[in-house]
Amino acid sequence: MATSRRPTLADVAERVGVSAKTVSRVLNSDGPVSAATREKVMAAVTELGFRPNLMARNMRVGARDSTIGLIVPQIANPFFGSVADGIEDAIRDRNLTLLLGSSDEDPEKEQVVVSSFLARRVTALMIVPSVDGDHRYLRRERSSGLPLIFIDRPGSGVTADAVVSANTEGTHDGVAHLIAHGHRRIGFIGDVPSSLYTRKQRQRGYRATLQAAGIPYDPALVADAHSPTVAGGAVRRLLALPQPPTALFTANNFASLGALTTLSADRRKDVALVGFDDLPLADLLEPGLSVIAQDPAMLGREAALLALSRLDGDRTAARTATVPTRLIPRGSGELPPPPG
Amino acid sequence: MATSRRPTLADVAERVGVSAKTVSRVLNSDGPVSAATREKVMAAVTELGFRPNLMARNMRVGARDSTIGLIVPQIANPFFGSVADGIEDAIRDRNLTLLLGSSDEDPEKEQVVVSSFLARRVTALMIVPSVDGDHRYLRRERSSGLPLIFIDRPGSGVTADAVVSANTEGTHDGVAHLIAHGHRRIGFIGDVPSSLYTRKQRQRGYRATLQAAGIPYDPALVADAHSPTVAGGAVRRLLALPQPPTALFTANNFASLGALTTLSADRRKDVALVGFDDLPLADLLEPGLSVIAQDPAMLGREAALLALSRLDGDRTAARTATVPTRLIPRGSGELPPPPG
DNA sequence: TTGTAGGCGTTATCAA
DNA sequence: TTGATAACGCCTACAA
Repeated sequence: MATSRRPTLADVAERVGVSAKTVSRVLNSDGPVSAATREKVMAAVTELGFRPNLMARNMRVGARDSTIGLIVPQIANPFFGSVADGIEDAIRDRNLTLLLGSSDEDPEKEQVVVSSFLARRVTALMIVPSVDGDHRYLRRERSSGLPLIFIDRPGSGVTADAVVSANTEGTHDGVAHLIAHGHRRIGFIGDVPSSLYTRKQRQRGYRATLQAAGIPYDPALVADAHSPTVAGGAVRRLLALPQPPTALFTANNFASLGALTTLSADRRKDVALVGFDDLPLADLLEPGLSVIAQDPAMLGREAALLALSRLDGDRTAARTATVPTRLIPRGSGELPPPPG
Repeated sequence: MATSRRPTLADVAERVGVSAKTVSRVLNSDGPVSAATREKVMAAVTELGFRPNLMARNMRVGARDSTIGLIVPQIANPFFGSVADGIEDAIRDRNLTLLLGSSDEDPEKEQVVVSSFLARRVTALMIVPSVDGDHRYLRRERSSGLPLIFIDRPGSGVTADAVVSANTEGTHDGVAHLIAHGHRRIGFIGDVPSSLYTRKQRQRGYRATLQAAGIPYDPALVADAHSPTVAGGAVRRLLALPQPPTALFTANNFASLGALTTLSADRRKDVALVGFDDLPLADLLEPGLSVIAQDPAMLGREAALLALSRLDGDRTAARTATVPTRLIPRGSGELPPPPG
């Protein structure tokens, strides 16, 4: 397997008997080239299997690599996968490529990946920030003009664009839905740590909705969970209260999963449940899981559009785009409270 | 927001009063540098916020970009997301970055993405091939030494490494499991087109297992489906046969979903079901869905290891690595056939 | 319609 | 221990 050097523009030029610049012109449909020359060049390109070197091109042309760097906590998570899909879809036409890294929710890992992306001179940087991260180190990049966009949660310590779900409004919709079905004691199981942006936004929606309905806010009905197991425990604890909730709002996927598992194991088919974020198979359960569905692909698309507009010269102040959520009733959120 | 030019090696050098090469030496711990010089250089680097330009470095040094290109049908699919996670995890230590593109199962889109990756001079290329794709166009790359690894399904028209799941063995395990629980009429719902690699491998396992158990192969029990809806229809058709199956083996996720939905809608809790590939929430159903679970992260990891060994000079013949599957009984696969 | 000179930011080579 | 020069592959600017 002879590892022959890849042909360059000069190789093609030599073969045809023209200058490198002429070959370049043909390939980029740049200046004028005679039909005959063009044809000969194209033939040589095919024959040699020449492919222009994008690294060299980018270096000369833009000083930026034609990539968008995206950092997510975990690629395997379909939510972030959809975000990536949305981005890729929106940047493809612009001949931009997606560079993907994962942080594992660890701010240090995140910074390492960011560094490697910056070293590559990505055209724009998109980050789903890790919990408790500090993004002050990105200030310099921001001020040097790099489009920086936070997704799902805003970054901290640096002013930048952001695209987030309608957390507060979505939670409002879910909780109001439960209230409309007669519930007045509604448990809330949220993210850990409770300082997390999405947690705060959603809990805010929960609280405001109760208040608007004239229902007192009871801290005893609020629990934390960062895993299905812990959420399951929280569900049991809430349901064992002297005045237990008749409905639950699980503010994230893991909490929903935990609640489902526990309610199913304990044969509690009387507790109403609405979850934030949709789950596959959620409609096959009995009852189906009512959810506030997010639109992760749209998050990605909006982020990409924001980035592209920045690249196109939009120098207006940093802004936050909000992507709407959608209530999907499937049964669990429409259960009535027990007659008692 | 003044868009100041990024500092270069020369800028740092000028500030310190040394040559660019000296700065380069410090940063790469290359040749000898006096402690005093090193210190001054590092200070200037920090002060200016200098970050070496990887594009320029790669161009000078290797003529290859330090990236691994991965092309999958759809990033949002958690299966492929896990593959990507496995790869990223394995290449991170080697200072390689993941370049991710999606093909949408369209061979032409796939080729476009591949081209753009080749233009970037990726260090290695990994592809989950689209249906009916033809990879002859990659022969030249292969012979020029580019590590090329197909994942989940082998490529066609080019000899290359591959990493696949134990499709035949896994299906054997699932079908044998149903037989062990007393079933003799077992339906099979497979991928479309039926020429698909995974489809063929799995159907092979199905057929061989029946044969080994002395059960005649009945083509009437075999159906195709590429979506949950179609799969659902197939389920109804099979169950309406004069001699309907008492158990089903759904050879992929979509088929499993469709079967679940339809069985649930038709209140058919008497039909045993084993699916190939795990589903989230599968254990919350009643009964839980028994599956042959794949290990996508391991697929990615193996692919990465294969690529790295090629990069390290492994010039042995192309090989195919097989990643084992695992039977997870959860109830649906253990239902007995009706007494009749 | 085509070619030449120079440079993007880095490192290899050789000399000082 | 350090520096000057050339080169990686391509494109911009200008000239022919």
